[in-house]
Amino acid sequence: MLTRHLLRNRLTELSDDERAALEGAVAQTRQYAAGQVVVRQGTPIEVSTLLVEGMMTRHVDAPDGRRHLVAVHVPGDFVDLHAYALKKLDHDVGALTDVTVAVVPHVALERLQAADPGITRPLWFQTLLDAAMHRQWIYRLASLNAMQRVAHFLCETNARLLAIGASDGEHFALPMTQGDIGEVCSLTNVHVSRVLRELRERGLCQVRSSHVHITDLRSLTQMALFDPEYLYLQPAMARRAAGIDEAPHG
Amino acid sequence: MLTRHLLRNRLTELSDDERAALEGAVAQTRQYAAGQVVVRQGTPIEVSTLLVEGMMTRHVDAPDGRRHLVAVHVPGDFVDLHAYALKKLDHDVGALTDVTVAVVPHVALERLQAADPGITRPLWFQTLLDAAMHRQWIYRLASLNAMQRVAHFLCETNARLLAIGASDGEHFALPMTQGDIGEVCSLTNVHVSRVLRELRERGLCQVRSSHVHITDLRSLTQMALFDPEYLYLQPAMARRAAGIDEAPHG
DNA sequence: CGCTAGCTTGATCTCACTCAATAGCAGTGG
DNA sequence: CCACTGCTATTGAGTGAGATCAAGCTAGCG
Repeated sequence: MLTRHLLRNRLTELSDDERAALEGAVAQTRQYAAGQVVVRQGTPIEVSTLLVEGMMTRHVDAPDGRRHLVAVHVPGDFVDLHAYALKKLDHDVGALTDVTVAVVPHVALERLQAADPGITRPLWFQTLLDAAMHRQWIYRLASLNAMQRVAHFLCETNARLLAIGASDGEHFALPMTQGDIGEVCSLTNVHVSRVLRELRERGLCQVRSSHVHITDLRSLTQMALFDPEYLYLQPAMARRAAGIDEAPHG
Repeated sequence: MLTRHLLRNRLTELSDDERAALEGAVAQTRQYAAGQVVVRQGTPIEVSTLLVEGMMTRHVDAPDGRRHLVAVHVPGDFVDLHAYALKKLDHDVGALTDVTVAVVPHVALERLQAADPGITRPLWFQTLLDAAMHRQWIYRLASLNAMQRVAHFLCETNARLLAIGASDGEHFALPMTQGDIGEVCSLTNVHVSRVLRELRERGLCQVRSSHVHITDLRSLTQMALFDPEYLYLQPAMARRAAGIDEAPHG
């Protein structure tokens, strides 16, 4: 089911009916290769993209040729749902890995809304989650040092993957180069390398060739001043994401 | 009219009927003194706040006691409309100056939506504008140096005030201390002071005691790499905001 | 095998921070 | 009226986190 990861384990979830309805709004699935730009900034768009498999990015192209990531997306994210209301985007959307996406035409969303106005709320919620993550990225850049930033990003990614079952709370795949991580945290690849070594030496986590192993989630969370509140996860999931309740009972 | 500045001069606007309907959803107006915290992070909320007069902030309280602004709001902004869908906020909302706000209960918004589903779109749009500004704040912190950041913020504020008629394109009131500007741009008050001197000496703009005078908008815009696209302004307004068309004809 | 992309490590540099001192100005109270 | 307090702005000197530059290393791949 293409929408199986959408709004999973969040405070606002989709009912089975809503999920089915949304599924029916999918026009087609599509594949993109790693590195491809899927939506170019400023282009008028009439469809939105639900990420089914792989990872995608949203990034601003700076005039000096450098780019900067403003969001990283995991399966279940409605990557450019905001285009439904905005009609064009203020940034690019790209494939970080080879990806599978579901294409949802805006006219289909309109029909859906007309048929069931209640569907609007969870979709709106989804775009607001994005905004909440943006705010946390601002905080990360403004208030944390290099090691905290990287740690915070790893905690966030772990939490989001946890919610869709793509992390067990300690291990997850992260198909990003150190340069990519640098574009998220506004650091050079050189410095990311040093930071990752330090994190390894401190016994907090190991990041190697597209795979992350968090060895001490509790400490990593504290060091990064990470609080998953802004992800609006269900309480049990939020506790696991913060390393408070790693082995949930019941 | 309390909602007169809401979505003014944007690509998505409110119809007269919608504006009137929204006006009817206002339960009361309220005043807050400068410095007051209006909404505390995490508190369940059942109303949203439309800023009528003055300026407000949204900021994250860091554990070390420092705070960091993630948004500055001007009249016409629906400051915490996102609480309508999120139900609680991941940040604080505060009054930067003495402010007048209109309080809109969420139940009134629900009634409004039920009566006229079309109202949803512009409201959603408004929250997406916020997200677009967040993205630009990320870009600003990540890619610009101190002087560019301050200049970019001044350009943005000028553009937003222009849209509601609170700037003539060159002069506007900015009731922020240099420390406040520092919290926006992630700089110390000391460095903001130096940057403002430099901007003055370069003949780009003068910031003094709560008043900004932009003396060379075109150059300031270029220096800051500011592009108002992300504000989704109507074309004529966007040109003025970028200093391309300062004296509109016709 | 050689090529390229990614990672690592070292040396040096720089932008903005920190610390510190001074001045201006508003409000408050004697 | 002046003294005192607190907030804001300004300027200088020294410091440091992360950037930049440069060189070598590793691994996957045609």
